[in-house]
Amino acid sequence: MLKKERHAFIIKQINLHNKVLSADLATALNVSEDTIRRDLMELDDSRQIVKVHGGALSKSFHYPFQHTDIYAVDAKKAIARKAIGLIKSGMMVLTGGGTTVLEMMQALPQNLAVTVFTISPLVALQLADHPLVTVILIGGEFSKDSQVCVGSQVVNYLHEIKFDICFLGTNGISIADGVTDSDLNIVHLKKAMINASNRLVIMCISEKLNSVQRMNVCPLAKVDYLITDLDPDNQVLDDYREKGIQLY
Amino acid sequence: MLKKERHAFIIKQINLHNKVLSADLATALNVSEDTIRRDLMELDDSRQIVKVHGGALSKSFHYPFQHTDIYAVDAKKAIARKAIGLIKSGMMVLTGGGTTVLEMMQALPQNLAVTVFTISPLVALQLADHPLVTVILIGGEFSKDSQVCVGSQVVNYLHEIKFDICFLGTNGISIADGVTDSDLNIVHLKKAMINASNRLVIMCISEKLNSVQRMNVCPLAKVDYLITDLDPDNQVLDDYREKGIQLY
DNA sequence: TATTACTATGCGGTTTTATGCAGGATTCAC
DNA sequence: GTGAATCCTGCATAAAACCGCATAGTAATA
Repeated sequence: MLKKERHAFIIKQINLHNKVLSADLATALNVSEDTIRRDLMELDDSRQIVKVHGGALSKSFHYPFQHTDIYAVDAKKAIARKAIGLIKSGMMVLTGGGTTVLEMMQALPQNLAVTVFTISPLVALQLADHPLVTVILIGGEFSKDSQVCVGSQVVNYLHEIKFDICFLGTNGISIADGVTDSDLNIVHLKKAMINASNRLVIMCISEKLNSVQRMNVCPLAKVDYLITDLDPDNQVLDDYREKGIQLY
Repeated sequence: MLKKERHAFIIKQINLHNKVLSADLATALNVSEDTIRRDLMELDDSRQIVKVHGGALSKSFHYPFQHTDIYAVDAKKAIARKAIGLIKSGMMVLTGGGTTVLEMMQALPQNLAVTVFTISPLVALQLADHPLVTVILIGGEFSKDSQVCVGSQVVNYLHEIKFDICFLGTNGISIADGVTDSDLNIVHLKKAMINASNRLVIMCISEKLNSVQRMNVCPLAKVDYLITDLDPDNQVLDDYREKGIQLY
C-alpha cells in the first residue's frame, strides 16, 4: 500500500470518527505503529489533522467556532499578559467568562500545569489544546446573554470547593461602590465565586474604571489584585492603591 | 510496444484501480522500471495522474481531501432534519456531542420550546441564539479529545433526572454488537445518558453503519430510533428494522 | 541506402525514501 | 507511585528514485 493511500484512509477515518488511535490504524493497515506515527506527523504538519498522544483528532471538530472580533483586544491582551504572572503551577484556578479571561487563557504558557475551573464553555474550549491544564467545566443553566453557566446549581457547586485564585472580568468598578454588575444571575454567581476563592483578581480595561452598574458584587476590600491595561503607577489608579489593592 | 500504448495502458489501469505500482507495470509491460518511471513522470507532468513514491494514483484520489471541512455535512444535515421531527415542545431533551448533534441543534426550529440538557459546550453555544430553548450544560471534567464533559460528576448528575428523549451520535453500530464506541469515558457517559432517558435516538451516517468499535455501549434492544441519511426503506437497514427499531 | 539527428530505453552506481526495530525516555491511567 | 502504553532517536535495510551514459531504435533526408 502506498503512503498516500494510507494518508487518505487515515483522513477518512478521522472524518468519520473524529479521532483515530495509532494502534488501531497500525493493525487496520498492517504496518508498524512507527509508520502510522510518521504518517500522523506528516498530516499534522500539513494541517490536515491534529496529532495527539496515542492518535489524532479531526481538525474541523476541534475548532468549529471562529473567534469573533473582540473589543479593545490590545488592552485585553496586555491585561492577560499581566494576569498570567499570578498563576503558578499546581494551582486551582477559578475563572469567569468574558473576553479578557479568554485572551488570558489563550496566552497561558504551555508549561503551566494548573486545574482550571470555569463557568464558561468558551474558556473550556480555548484550553482544550493546552497540554497540561485540566479543565473542569462547572455546569448549570446556560445564560444566552453572558455565555456562561449560571443558576443555583453553579452556586451550590462553588460552595463545596476552595480555589487558590479567582479571575474575573467586570463591567463596573469604582471607589464608592466597589465591583458592580448589571445582571442578577451574574451577580449571584460572582459572589459565590469570590467566596470560594482565597484570592480575587479583577481584570478591567481602563475604559470601565470608575463606572458603576446597577447591582453590587463585592466591596473593594475583597479585591486582592486589580489588573488594567494602564501602568500600575498611573495616577488614575491612586485611589485603588490606597484601598490596599495590588495593582498590575 | 510503443510509448503511447504504454501510456494508454497505464491510464486504463489507474482508472480501473485508482492506483498503479511501478514494479507491477514494469513486469506487466515487460520494460524496465526506469521506463515506467519516466512514463509516470510524463503523465504527471501532463496532469493526467498523480505520481507518488512507488507508483501513481488517480487524480481524483489526491484532490478532494483539502476541501473537507466537516465531513459528510450533507448526510448529517439530512439526519438532523429527520431527528428534529422527534422533538416536541415542552420536552426535556438530552444530547451528546458530535457534529451530527451540532447540525441538529443548528437546524432546530425557532418556535420549538424545549429544555436541552447537554454535555457539550459546543451544543450549548450553538443553542445560545435560539429564542425559546433553555440550555442546561452538564458540567464535569472537560475531555480534550471528545470536547464534552465526562467523568463521575456527569454520571452522578444524570442519575438524578429523567429525560424524555436522548439524542446520541455514534461511532459504531452493528447488528451483532449493538452500539459501540472506542473511548472508555464516553462509554460510561453514554450508558448513563441512555439509562436516564425514556427514549433513545441513535444518529448514524450510513458510512458508519455496521462498523464496530472496541467497547460496548448498549445492545440494539435499547435503541428506539435509528436515524441515518438513507431512505428508511433501504434494504441495508432491514436487519435493524427486524430488531424492532424505528427507522427514519 | 547511408548519414545524421534525435528519441527512447536499459544499466550501473549513487542518493533518497520508506519502513521496521531496538532501546530508553516520556506520558498516561489507575 | 507504578506499570503499561506511547513516543523518540538512531540505525539498518530494502525499495525506489535519480543520474549519467551507452546503445538501440526511429525518422528524416541527402
